[in-house]
Amino acid sequence: MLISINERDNRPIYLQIIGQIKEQVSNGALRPGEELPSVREVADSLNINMHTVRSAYLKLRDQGIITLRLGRRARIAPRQPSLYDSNLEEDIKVRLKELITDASLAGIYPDDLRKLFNRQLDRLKDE
Amino acid sequence: MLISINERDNRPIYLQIIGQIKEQVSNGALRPGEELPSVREVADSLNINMHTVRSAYLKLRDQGIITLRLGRRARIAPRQPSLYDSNLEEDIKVRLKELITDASLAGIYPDDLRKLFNRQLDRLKDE
DNA sequence: CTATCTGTTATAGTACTATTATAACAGTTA
DNA sequence: TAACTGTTATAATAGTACTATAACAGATAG
Repeated sequence: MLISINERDNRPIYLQIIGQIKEQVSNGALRPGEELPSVREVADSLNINMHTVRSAYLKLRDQGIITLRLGRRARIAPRQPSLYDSNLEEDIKVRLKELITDASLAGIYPDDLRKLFNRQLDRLKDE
Repeated sequence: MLISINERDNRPIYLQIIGQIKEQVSNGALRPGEELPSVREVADSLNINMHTVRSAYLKLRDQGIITLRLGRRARIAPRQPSLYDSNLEEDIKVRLKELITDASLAGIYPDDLRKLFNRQLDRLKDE
């Protein structure tokens, strides 16, 4: 199954969809040029509205992850030269800092957090 | 200055306030038992409404970071035995995974991300 | 005791976001 | 041509973020 939604996840549906597609692009499950299911297909399979899926696709297009063309299915965008975006890096830094703060206040030991981090990071290096 | 808000930060004001107070608790700038400025003081200094500050304080209380009592100023809560909360750890894991995915798609190299991570983490260990 | 500080509760209005619902329009493809 | 695609439009509902005002209740300094 390509996409699912989690009721217990309190993030909005369209963000869950975005996260799952990004994840699959990142780990190679979805490759550049590959077709995505149509907004209507995804909507029907998840019992949600077409426009909720569309808002996810629109954001993915704005982020350069997918391409949209009238009448054709959405496709994974060709691999960018990943142009440097200082705003994006700044955003990553802020999130990283906040994540570490929250983990610390949650009582997670730095070494344990480092293990979690390295485990996730190594998952990327495999391909 | 204890708290500030950043116009360019697109997160809601109350989340910015929460983030800054958590950060200061985490790095020791605010210690258990210490008084916070009153909601009216913060609101006036930032030119925002009292209730915006209050909603931040309420969330911080719900997270066990501060204590609130009628008529008295908010205080940093005594250091918890940081009881294990599997939901919190799960949340951290999800955010970590998503952060790494986004960094990867943004073209940030794993080794660079690891450096950022270690730099932030070491900042905690200092105290 | 009395001001004046605190948090607390209540009510209300505005703006925005997330989601749904319906419908029509415009390219693509079998 | 029929059945698929994305696109645009309109509208309604629910929830969140923020503001504004006002009053109430406990704490504290004079």
